[in-house]
Amino acid sequence: MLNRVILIGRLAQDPELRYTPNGVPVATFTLAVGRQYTNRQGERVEATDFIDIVVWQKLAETCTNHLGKGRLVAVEGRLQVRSYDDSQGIRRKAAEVVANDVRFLDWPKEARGSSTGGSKTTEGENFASEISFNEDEIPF
Amino acid sequence: MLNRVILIGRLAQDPELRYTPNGVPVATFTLAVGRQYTNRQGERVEATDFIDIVVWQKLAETCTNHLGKGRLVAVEGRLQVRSYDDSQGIRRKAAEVVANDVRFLDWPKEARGSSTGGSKTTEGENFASEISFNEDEIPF
Amino acid sequence: MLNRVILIGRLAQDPELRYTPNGVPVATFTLAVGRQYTNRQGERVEATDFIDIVVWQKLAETCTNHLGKGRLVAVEGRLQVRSYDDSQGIRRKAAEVVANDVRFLDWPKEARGSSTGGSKTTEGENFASEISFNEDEIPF
Amino acid sequence: MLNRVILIGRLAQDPELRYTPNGVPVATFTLAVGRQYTNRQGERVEATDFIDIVVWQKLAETCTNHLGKGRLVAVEGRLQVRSYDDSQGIRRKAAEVVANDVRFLDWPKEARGSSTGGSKTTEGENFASEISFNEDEIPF
DNA sequence: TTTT
DNA sequence: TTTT
Repeated sequence: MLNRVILIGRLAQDPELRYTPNGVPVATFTLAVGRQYTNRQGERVEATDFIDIVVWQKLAETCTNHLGKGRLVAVEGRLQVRSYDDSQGIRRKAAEVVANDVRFLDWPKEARGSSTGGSKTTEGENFASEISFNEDEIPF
Repeated sequence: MLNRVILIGRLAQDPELRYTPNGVPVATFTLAVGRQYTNRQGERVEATDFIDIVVWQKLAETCTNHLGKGRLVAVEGRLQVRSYDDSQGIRRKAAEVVANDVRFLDWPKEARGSSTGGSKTTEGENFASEISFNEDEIPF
Repeated sequence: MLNRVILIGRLAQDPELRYTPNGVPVATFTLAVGRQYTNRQGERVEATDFIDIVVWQKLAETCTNHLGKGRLVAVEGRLQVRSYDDSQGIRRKAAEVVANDVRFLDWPKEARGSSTGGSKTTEGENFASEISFNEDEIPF
Repeated sequence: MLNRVILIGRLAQDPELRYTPNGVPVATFTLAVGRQYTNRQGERVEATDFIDIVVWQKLAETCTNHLGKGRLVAVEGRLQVRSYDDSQGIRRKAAEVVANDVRFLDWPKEARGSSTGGSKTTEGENFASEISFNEDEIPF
């Protein structure tokens, strides 16, 4: 009856934009969310959770146009767990955050004084490659 | 740098309690979280997300002792995505919410006027059966 | 850039519905949110925070029609701090949660087996009595 | 029974550190949280909410030592509404977020290429000046 | 009283 | 001013 996720992290790669058969834009990217904890031996450990994000409609296009790998964002959305069959026909479970809001928390690499930056070329496929999106996931 | 999940839903089955090799208690259960939306045809649709929850230490024991299938709770925690190999050796991704807080929002079935209720017998195994828990997941 | 509040508590009184000069419905009520802590002497203490809630438009009417004193709800919204002059001309600061979502977590008193219940008569005025609402507070 | 606030914004002034009679450190600062909305005339409007933050113990010292006016942070905590008598003996209501976590989201001004920066001199008093803090507010 |  |  309530399903709310708030994440702050950096894009692990550029957003990937596609369209449903009905022409609805969907963007996907993975967010790297850092975490620190103290382990059994009392040592300070850094870990990173990689969390898949799905963004729909106008926000999908805004994210694709203005965000890239490494950018810091706050994502607000809903956790969704899904079952699907992968390309080998194996049943898999996937979990993503369906975002209804993405806030940009830093400036693009260019503006931060980087040299090359923002190539917008995605190497490899992100988590969305084997999934057929359901428009009923749209969070509004 | 921030990873926060808040869920309200009902337990899909009784919590299952186990212990790590070091004797740390871990409870697991699946939460059924309802959701309504309007589909493309303008119809009101009810859907349910089933989200796996992991609870550690004293709270694990409290949940196991006081909660059962059908109970309404609010869960606060962190979203965690993990890779593991299942019993057929297939690499799988799992996602759970590691709870640091669980609030009981209704009264046990008995107190609500049910007849049998609260047998505490779990039929089958829940999502935790193939997973070896890492104590570093403990959220504090 | 992000302002998110999630509360679970019970209505301290029935919602009060009014309308802006433009005819936009606004409902207000106070939420009693329990909290436990251990004080300096190691004793377990119960405290309650009373938090003012503002609800706009259709949700305002839904809340007024279906909620009453004592009902358990989850409120999601935005924290808003406002300055205003009270009836004695003293400048005061007020804080409310402007809700964009209210979930009903229990059943009305009648359905719970109460005898009298749900009179819907509000004794006294709630916090909204001295405030002129600004439609720009509407959270969408 | 649940009281959770998550804010992202910039410090409106340097944190102010004080100590309770028992020597417990408390830091206070005001957070400027931006917000955009579209008004009745269809114009895009920028508004800022100024929200008071209270931080206790070790985190109070960390914030005071490492944060200053203008810094971007994520604050997680609990909304607290309090009554107190101001210096003229007028009963006032105050609302703050008692933070249990503060994440630093940008780098100090110096590291961002500013010239003077970080003077750490607070002009005027912040909201805490008339309040006597209650150690029972400590969020754990 | 206010931040970018 | 307050809810269970």
